Parts: sequence; structure tokens; C-alpha cells
Amino acid sequence: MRPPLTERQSAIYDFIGTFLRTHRKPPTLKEIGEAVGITSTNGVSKHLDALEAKKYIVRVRNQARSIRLTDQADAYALDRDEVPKITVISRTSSDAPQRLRHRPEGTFVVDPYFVNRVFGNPDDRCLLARAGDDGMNGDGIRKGDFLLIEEMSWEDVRRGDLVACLVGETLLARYFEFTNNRLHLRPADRRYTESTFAPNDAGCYIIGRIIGVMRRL
Amino acid sequence: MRPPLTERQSAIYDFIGTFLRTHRKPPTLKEIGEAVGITSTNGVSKHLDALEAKKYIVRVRNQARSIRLTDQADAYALDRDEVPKITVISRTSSDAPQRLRHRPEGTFVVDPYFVNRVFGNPDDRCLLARAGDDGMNGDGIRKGDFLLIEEMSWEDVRRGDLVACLVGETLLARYFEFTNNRLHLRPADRRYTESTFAPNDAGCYIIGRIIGVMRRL
DNA sequence: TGAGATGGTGGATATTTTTTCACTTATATC
DNA sequence: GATATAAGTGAAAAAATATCCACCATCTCA
Repeated sequence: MRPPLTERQSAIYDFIGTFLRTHRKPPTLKEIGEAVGITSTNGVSKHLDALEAKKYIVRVRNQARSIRLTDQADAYALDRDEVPKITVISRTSSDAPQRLRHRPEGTFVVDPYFVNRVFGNPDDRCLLARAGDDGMNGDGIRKGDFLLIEEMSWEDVRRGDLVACLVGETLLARYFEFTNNRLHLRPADRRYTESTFAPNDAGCYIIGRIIGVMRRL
Repeated sequence: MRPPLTERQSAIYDFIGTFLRTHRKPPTLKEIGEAVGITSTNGVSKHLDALEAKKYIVRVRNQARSIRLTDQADAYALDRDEVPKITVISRTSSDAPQRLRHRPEGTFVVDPYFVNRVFGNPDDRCLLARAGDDGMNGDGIRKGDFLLIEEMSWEDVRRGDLVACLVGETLLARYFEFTNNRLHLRPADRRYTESTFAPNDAGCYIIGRIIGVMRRL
């Protein structure tokens, strides 16, 4: 669709997006130049011409701070330092479970009012994943539901907490208990069986505590 | 907390917010003046001084287009024509149910990626409210759950749809059916009874179809 | 080997934008 | 009646910002 950007053009495009998010206004040519190391505003202007020709930005002639990103998504993205973000994880067989967060499916930057109101105050540790079975059906969580997870190790989970865990390749919601040096994962539904694992069993990885559930109907 | 604004200050504050959303950059003094009918930039500047003193905005001296709204909500608000928004409703006894949308508790402008991914594509018709009882406990909706509602009249709801309705002062989630010229609201839990109403009974108002459920744990 | 794209420097100029100063008109308040 | 606050005009000065011009270097491609 749009022609690819050169390395330099890309750096400038990225800077504009970052500046927009952090300052809530577009940068001047001088500010761009200072950021990417170009002393002449004319040098910057030529790059902007290229970005505009490739339809990545739109400029208004003779107006200060009037660069607009064509791609709405980039323009809408909010300042990641100021608002909660949620990392979406998806399990694939090649991932080490401990590294789920580092190979995310994506990241949501969410409206702070929306999330705060509905889920309290999820922070950077939050992950989003989908329940892989109906084991908690009796307690209002169904297969496919989106689970908002506060990432924590099994040592930090309290007895009786609802946790998200990877058992083999499946992501499960279960009640957690630790007794007799064993992790116990208890489903709400009797048709599913309670599982028991040794603390560092490779077949079971506790992702964290479930703090929210979302379901699309 | 913050001192109230005069009518004129309020008009300017509102204009700045609107301009930010539609142009993705702050307005100049001149643009503000033209919008509210002030020919001298100095007149505008004084209003901005007042807004800044009352902590509604922050200005950067000697920089073009550098007004920033203090209130994150306004600053974060996106162009309402381009992204989904969700109106939060709360029932109070003085409201006519048909006017719930017009007396909202608030409005969320939500990250399009987040909502799209989780709930599909809710549009302007979407409302957010909390379930008022446990009548759908058996089907995974509990009292206090946040319900994402696609507003529609009872005529447009299909038989068997999960709907949100106001029965008296209580907001309920129920399965909907229309037979024998009567609205039937069926709970999932047998401890709650099915209710039946005449189509325009003042005691029952169908808000719309429930398209999503969110629960904080 | 020459043309075209990319990525610059430096400076002058035009334009926009903010700031400052002097002055006016209401309205409310003590 | 003095005084403060809000709201405004008009013009000029100062600063920021965008644009334009001339010129240079490197690389790729035909």
C-alpha cells in the first residue's frame, strides 16, 4: 500500500508519534532536527516532504506545529508512561512460559477512566489472555473469556486466589492452594478434576492472579 | 477543588478541547479569538491567563500552539466521530428511563484496539451499566457485573436475546421473549421468577441487547 | 559516467505566533 | 464614590517557526 520508509524517514516518523503522545502537540522542525541530529531545519523539511509524498503525514503550510499523522492508530496511542497498559499474551508451543510477557501478541494502551472504573487500577504487570476451558463455569468464567491477570509468582499468590495458569499448552483459570509442598489447582466445576503439581513442575506455570473477566456475547 | 469558570472562560476551554480532538494540535490565540469572537489576541491571552491561574490549562511561554489541558480526560478524549465511545448510565429515581442516555453518569472514549479486540465493534449506541441482581448467575452474569449494552427497542430484540432492562429501579439482565403480546423476562436462576409485562408497561423498560460482560474480581 | 534519489549544511527571508503596552467599558462590591 | 474583576480593542515589538535558495556528499542504477 504505502511505500516503505527509509531508516532516516522512519526515525523521524517515530519521533513525531512519540512527541505527539508525550506533548499532546506536534513538534516543530527544529525539535525534530534536535531529536534526530539534523542542524538545519531545511534538512528536516525535506524528510517531511518525503513522508508527505508517501502519505505518512499531512502538513498545513505556514502553520506552526501542524504535522498530522495519517495513521489514526499512531495518533491515538496515548503516552505509555501516563496510562495503564495491558499486554496481551498468547501461548504458542515454542514459548517458554516464563517469557510470555516478552513475546506478547500485542499491547493495549487503555483509557484510564474506562479501566479504572471497571477494573480498578491495573498496571504494567497486567496481562490479558483467554480462558482455555470451562473448568470455572460454575463460578462465572467460561471458555474463551478474556482474563485480566495481575502477573505474580506462585509464591505471592494467596491461598484461595483465583489464578491463571498454563498447564501444558492450555491456559486455565483455577482456585489456587499450596499445601504439603504441592500446588493445587481446583476447578469450580466437578466435571473437571483438581490437579496437583510439584512447585517447579515444568508442566505447570502460574501466571498470576485474575483480577478481571470480560466476555463477548 | 478547581474554582469555577466564567461563561466566557468556559466557552474558550470547551473550544480548546474541541479543537484538540478535531485537529490533533492546540489552537493559536488567533484561532481561539476567531472562534469565540475576540478580535485581539491580547483579549484571548488574558482569558488563558485566567484558565491557567485556575489550573485548567498549562501554557508553555513563547511556543506556538502550546496549550495543554490539565484534565487528562479531556486531553485524552479522541475525536468522537472516529472512535467508539461508551456512555455510562446510572439509574436514579428522577430519570425517565427513555432518557437514560441523555443524563449519563459519564462517557468513556475507549481505545479502539482494546474494545474491538475484546468486544467487537461497539458503536455510539453502546451503554455501560451494572447488573442489579443475581438472576443470571447460572449463566455467568452476577450482581454488580458491568454490562455492555447495545441500545435498542424491545421491537428490535430477537427472541432469546440477552437483554438489559429496567424493572422499577433495578437494572436486570434477562433472556427476552415476546409471545401473546407480552414481554417475558426469563432469569437463568430458578430462585428468581420470570416476569411478564405488557409492551409499554411503565414498570418495565428494555434498554437493549447485552453484548459484553465485565467483572472485577 | 551521468542522472536521480537520499541526506545533509548554512543562511536569509517570510510568515506566524506570542507577548507587551496603553486604553476602554461594563458590573459588582465594599 | 472608590476599587476590583471580567472582558475587550488596537497596535507594535519580540520571538518562534516555516520556507526558500545555493551548495555539497554519497549511493544506486541504467
